Amino acid sequence: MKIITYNVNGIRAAIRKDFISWLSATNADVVCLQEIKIQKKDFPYSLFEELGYECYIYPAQKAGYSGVAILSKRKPQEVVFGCGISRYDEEGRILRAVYEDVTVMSVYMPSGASRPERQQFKLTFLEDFYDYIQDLKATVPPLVICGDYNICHRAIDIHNPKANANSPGFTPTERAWFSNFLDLGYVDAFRHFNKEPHHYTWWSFKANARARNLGWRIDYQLIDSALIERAQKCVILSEAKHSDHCPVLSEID
DNA sequence: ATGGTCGATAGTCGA
Repeated sequence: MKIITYNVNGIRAAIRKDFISWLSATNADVVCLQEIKIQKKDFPYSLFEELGYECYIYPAQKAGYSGVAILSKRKPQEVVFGCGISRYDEEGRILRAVYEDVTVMSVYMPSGASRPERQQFKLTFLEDFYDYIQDLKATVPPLVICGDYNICHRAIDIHNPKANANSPGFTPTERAWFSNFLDLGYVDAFRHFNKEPHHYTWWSFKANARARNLGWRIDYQLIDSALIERAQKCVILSEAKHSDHCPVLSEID
């Protein structure tokens, strides 16, 4: 099973950049999207259904903001929208598809970069998400937690660790949270296969950052350690340029 | 150099 996670920064903008033909060529079975920035009534279901995908959409209440989706060629046993905590669910951040042998989650974690109140919101989200996954883990098939975590875990995951030592997304608190979260029993799939630096999934639009590869690795597939031996690969698809993020692809037998 | 660039929207806001 091929799984892709991709923060598309507006699904309509991505489609204008030939996202559909790119997606078709990937042959992905399950696609987790973040920042779809579209309401259900405007979602172009038929473009994806023609490729064989069922579309599960969980928009934010506020138009043009946030929102996650899962596209699936495999019929899930169940799809669960949100986590039950309204301050997160109204922002369209958490969605999961449950299959016989695996649960695939699409998560868009808050960014704290815009202002201090949002960083505090993010830190609270992280604590709540930890508890949520700890509880969920006991009740569903092993999870692949895909999404935009808005956190660089280690110095190797960011182009300039010293200058960003206290930047939202790379604070010691967030990095420690990430380590603790993995200790629940998850493996950073990309890092499992690739120990090399300079692999990022997001670049600022400013200062020609992408062309210079001045990026951050903030998009992940965290795979339950009980599943990791079934993982065949996990790669960053940095050639895909429909967004300020790029996709991450894993393949699980 | 105290900026810069996007997307969705119609407010500027959020990233």
